[in-house]
Amino acid sequence: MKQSKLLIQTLRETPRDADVVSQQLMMRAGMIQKVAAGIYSYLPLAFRSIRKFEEIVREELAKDGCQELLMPAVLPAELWQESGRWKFYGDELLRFCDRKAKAEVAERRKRGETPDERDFYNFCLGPTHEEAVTDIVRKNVRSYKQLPMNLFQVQTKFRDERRPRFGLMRGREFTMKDGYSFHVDDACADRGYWAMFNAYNRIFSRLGVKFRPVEADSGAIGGSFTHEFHVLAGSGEDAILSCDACEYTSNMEKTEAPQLPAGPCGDRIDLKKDHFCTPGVLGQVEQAAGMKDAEHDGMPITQTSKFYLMQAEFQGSPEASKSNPADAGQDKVLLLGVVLRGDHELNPVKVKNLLGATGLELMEIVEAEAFTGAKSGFMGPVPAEGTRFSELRSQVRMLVDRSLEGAVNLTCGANRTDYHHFGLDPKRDLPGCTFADLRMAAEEDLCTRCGKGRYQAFRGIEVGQVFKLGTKYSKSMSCTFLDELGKEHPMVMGCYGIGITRTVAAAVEQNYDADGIIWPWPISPYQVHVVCLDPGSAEVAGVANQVEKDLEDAGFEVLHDDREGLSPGAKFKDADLLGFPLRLTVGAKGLKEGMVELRDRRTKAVVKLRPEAAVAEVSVARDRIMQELETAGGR
RNA sequence: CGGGGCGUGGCGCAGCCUGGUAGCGCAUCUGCUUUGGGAGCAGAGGGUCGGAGGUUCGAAUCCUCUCGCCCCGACCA
Repeated sequence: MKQSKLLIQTLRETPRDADVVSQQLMMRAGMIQKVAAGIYSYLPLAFRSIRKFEEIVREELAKDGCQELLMPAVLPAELWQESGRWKFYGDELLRFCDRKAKAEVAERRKRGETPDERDFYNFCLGPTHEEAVTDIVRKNVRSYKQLPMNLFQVQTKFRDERRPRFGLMRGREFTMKDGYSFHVDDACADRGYWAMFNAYNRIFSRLGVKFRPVEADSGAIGGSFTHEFHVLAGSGEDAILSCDACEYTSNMEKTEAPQLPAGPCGDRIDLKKDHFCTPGVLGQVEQAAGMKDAEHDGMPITQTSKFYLMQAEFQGSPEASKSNPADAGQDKVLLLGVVLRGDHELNPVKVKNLLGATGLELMEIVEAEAFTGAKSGFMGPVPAEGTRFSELRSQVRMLVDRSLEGAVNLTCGANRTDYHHFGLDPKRDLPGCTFADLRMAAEEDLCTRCGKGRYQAFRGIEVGQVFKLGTKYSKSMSCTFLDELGKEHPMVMGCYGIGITRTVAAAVEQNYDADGIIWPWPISPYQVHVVCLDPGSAEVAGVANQVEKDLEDAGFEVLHDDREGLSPGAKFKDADLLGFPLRLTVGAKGLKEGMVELRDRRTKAVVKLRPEAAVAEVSVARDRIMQELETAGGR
């Protein structure tokens, strides 16, 4: 391919609204262009990378007998109503109505009514396709003999993100491989799950990036399990903790936190109210230092506690509504108090999962101050007399991190501004409280799985997820099969996603330097960049063309920079920016000695060679680069 | 959705406060000279200053509204 004919416009300056490296470099390299917030065109170079990654995905899935199909991007509301997600999926689901529904709205307006058009939305752009695929399978699969079955598609998805950002990594429109499996029972679904888990490991290994499969939070769907696949990159949105001794790797949202004892507290004492006068306190550290009395000149932070007032929201029939059946089905709010050791951080996901809540929010600070009667910094789990907290104490569900189970003599906010209690014994002083793992695990915490290693922290970009769905959709949508006895059962399902465009961006996010992108060989738009420095010279151009042809004949993908009138520096800068793994420079200077130069983009190492040796040398370089990828991939 | 910022040729920006014929760099086109890490000179094309309304003799500039985009936060199978 001649670069002079390629649709590409490199930019010397970074577009102002590009906020992450991958977006900056891909925009500067003329690979992507923004069309609207979170919506991009993939220009020819980027599209080549995307298609290459898709092919890797297809090849690996084919090995597991997965079948590719394509479902519509536009889906009818009825399907989503059937699963119940039409109501539960938020505004990320882009909904709209077709001409029929619009005509209906117009008709009603004519009749003097004032219909809300939103009530007439009857289609959406699919952000995921559980309903659509379940509909297909229930219509076409009846017998256990047809199972298991694994169907997937590579498709443009749309999620109307509140705040699209990070270029291709959190866009609204993106390409995703979404796969769904159907099984006769749990054991079969588990086998399907692990088959996909292994396939994903193969896929990301072939991609040539550093990645980790991590245990993730499976959200509100109980009993299911899930792994996310993360490309490791400093700019990643997710925090990952990985044990340095065993295989345990998990999203920090989920990582089990070891139970750490509170500080050496001595013999149990009574709760001494308003014991410490601690005015003008800022954080926990200052607070601990400021706790002084006759015996203490400050407290160890491990003996302090912190307290959060929260509101948990439930949809449908949560535990909170069980006592009052009249409330079942109604959205419900539960008041929550959470107690942690002073130096620990709250993990809201754990709290949510513990309660089965659909939402969790910190109480507004003003509201909390009115509720407890104390300023921020002095609130605690033991209510002060005469406050609303005191009145409603029995309705506040009290949760205590398990590190404080058995702890005594803790300090806590006194619910009186500028004062702290001393001598808190959660078990004694917080009747009805529940002990559980509620805190965020941290780097260097002892691994809960092997008890030997310590957690190491990484940043990751989530590019894939395997998820055991269970029967959520098959039950709500009656996707059933008949077993050997002719008995009907709902199919057990799994779903498996890979963000194609996000993965390509993540690969860039992990592989670049000050000069530009460094593409991993398997998804580089082209493999070899032949840079002709003197296209005006018939001799030099002739050699460059010959080298291009030789390499292409040998099966390499070549972009030939034959552009005239550019200085060598400009061409080199462009080549570095585009970042193909190998650059082959053909110039008058080198040809005087009969030589061209092969340069490795990543190492910048240069070898001189005769033009006739190009194919051989490029092959050697390719083998070396692929070798390096294999050792770099995975752990 | 809350807080903040920005909308001026394809890209990056100045001009706005203090109203008076829209500018710079990059890119593009032409010519000449250059050619191993973003060349030089000369010339050329390209902008309803996000949109609407208002104030004014006159608005990129002042006022009001609106749309879009970006950042921080919240949210995220």
